[in-house]
Amino acid sequence: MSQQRTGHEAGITGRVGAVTPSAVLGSQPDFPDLPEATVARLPEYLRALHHLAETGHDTVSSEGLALAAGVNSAKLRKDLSHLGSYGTRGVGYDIEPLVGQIEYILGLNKRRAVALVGVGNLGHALAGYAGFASRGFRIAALFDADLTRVGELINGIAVRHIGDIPEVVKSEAISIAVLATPAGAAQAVADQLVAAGVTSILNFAPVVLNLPEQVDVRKVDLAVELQILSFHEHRKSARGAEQAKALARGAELAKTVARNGSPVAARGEVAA
Amino acid sequence: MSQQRTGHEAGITGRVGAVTPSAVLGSQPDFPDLPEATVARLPEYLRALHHLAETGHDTVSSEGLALAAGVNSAKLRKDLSHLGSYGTRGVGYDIEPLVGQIEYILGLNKRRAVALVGVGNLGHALAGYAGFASRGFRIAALFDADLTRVGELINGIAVRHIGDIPEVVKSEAISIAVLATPAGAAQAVADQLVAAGVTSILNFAPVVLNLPEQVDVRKVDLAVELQILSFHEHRKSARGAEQAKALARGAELAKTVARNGSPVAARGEVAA
DNA sequence: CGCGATTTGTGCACCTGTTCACAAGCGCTT
DNA sequence: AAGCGCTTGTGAACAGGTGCACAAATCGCG
Ligand SMILES: NC(=O)c1ccc[n+]([C@@H]2O[C@H](COP(=O)([O-])OP(=O)(O)OC[C@H]3O[C@@H](n4cnc5c(N)ncnc54)[C@H](O)[C@@H]3O)[C@@H](O)[C@H]2O)c1
Ligand SMILES: NC(=O)c1ccc[n+]([C@@H]2O[C@H](COP(=O)([O-])OP(=O)(O)OC[C@H]3O[C@@H](n4cnc5c(N)ncnc54)[C@H](O)[C@@H]3O)[C@@H](O)[C@H]2O)c1
Repeated sequence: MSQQRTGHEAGITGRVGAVTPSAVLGSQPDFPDLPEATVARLPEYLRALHHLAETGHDTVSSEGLALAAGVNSAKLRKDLSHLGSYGTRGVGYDIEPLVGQIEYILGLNKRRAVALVGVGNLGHALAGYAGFASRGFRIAALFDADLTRVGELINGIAVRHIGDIPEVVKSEAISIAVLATPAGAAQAVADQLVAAGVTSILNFAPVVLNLPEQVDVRKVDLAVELQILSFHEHRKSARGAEQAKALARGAELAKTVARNGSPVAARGEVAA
Repeated sequence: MSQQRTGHEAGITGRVGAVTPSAVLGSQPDFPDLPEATVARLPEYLRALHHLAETGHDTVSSEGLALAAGVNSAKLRKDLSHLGSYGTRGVGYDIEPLVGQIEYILGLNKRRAVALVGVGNLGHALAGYAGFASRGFRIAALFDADLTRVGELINGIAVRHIGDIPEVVKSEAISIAVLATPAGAAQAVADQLVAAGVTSILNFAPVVLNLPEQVDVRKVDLAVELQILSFHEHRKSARGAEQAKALARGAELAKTVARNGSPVAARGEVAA
């Protein structure tokens, strides 16, 4: 249970990017072939590294970084080994160059412009989110279909009408968009975004978007997350109910922790 | 690219719950041993099924449901086969009983009570989110540390002080909490929640929570999602630069579409 | 009542990702 | 300069998940 589940990649197949140029340009490290699972963890490593740097460290062991990032150290070492060698045996990793390398790999050298479409309940919160800016992104445009909202200033940036998407996406060189419209509008809006040149979409609407192959879509669905938790709750309570019958002693605790030794579905019960 | 990435399970190991009782009691289906990857997809199937039911279908083929859920049909069939047999060869799946079974498995029989802690920018939006209620959950309590916020009514429910957590969690039998406090407060709040009896947490704060083994934690981090997209953007542009040199023609488009077999397909519609 | 069309359920081969465990490498100390 | 303790980097075994391809089952129709 406790290896933290950060939502990612149920099982995306294949490595990312088949055709590596393999030409080393300038002093920039090459663009390696990263396993998708590794890519999904790099942002977490990056966050942990920034935190460590801020708290005065300039070196960290795989064990320490793994702890901070919520993974085990073997996995972390293997992940980092894909980026090239930034560690020193007997010592650990130099934080600064490692941060630089991860940021480079993630394409965060340059602050990326992001468009946010649908400035409602959720969109409003996202538009005001500071972590956006502090982690490599710049909200370059806000869009909504509701004319009464157009013109409104949020965090210093004006809401524009979705009709302006093509123009603004081009002028601001936006390639990533965040979609926070109602589900019913999401597909149409996504189509407009893609037509305007957007190639990556973070979708908060609970629908599966149907888009061209080359467009990257990630989906965040709060209800899905809760339902997964609910499943485990259901399981836990089933397990708990049985154990209550079988034993009142704590001797079994070890087994419970040991994982997997779980039986019987007690139907009715739900909460602990 | 186009198999939609719903955020989940980088690589959680092990099946969920090993020893299945195999005793079938009453008419209720058994509690099967589900692969974690399957669990993570069930909510998406459920959403798609509800949508289908609402649009008048009462049967759907694996192909149709797979399309609506953004997976391929073989995977879908295998997933559903874990739940028992709810399909008829030559016909498809009966939507109604299948919905019932998935809801049962996910523990959504009974509407689960959820607590939300941190009623700020994001928390406010979440508290007002309708999809919460419509997908099996009930916001049973809102908490904040800020006394000026305590007492405020959001969506008909009053914000309470975090000091009330133990009392309310017990009285409302809350086992799931959503954490939307600043990162700095998250660990402390999580500890309080767990002490009060919460056993599942959905964490929006960008920190790794350190909690007892038996507590389930899922994390949603907007910046992480964007950074993953950024990686792919970086990739695409690197590749694009290379391809631009190699070809300027669109002959490649065919290849792009050919991938995955699914030729663009009808937009909104799902089954024939 | 049997036949063909259709679609499920699954065995199997493949592949990605995880974990173990240890040799290689580094720096410090003596 | 050699020894020692520590930590990385990685080969190899393992686990889990995916997708193909097909046999089994069901339906509708003639
Ligand atoms: N609020 C949440 O906490 C939350 C959580 C998870 C998911 N979601 C999802 O995010 C989406 C937005 O939720 P919300 O609560 O902010 O809804 P909302 O109704 O408050 O906001 C939707 C906004 O989108 C705008 N809009 C509608 N059609 C549009 C179009 N065609 N083009 C551009 N903008 C358009 C509306 O004017 C409105 O401002 C929904 O799909 C919802 O399911 C919301
Ligand atoms: N706003 C977003 O779109 C967004 C997106 C992703 C992640 N997040 C994360 O979600 C969290 C909340 O973001 P926000 O923008 O709503 O911040 P916010 O500052 O607007 O809200 C935080 C709320 O938590 C309350 N709080 C502070 N300490 C508390 C404590 N000890 N116990 C209970 N409540 C406490 C504050 O009073 C405030 O109401 C942050 O960790 C942020 O990084 C926010």
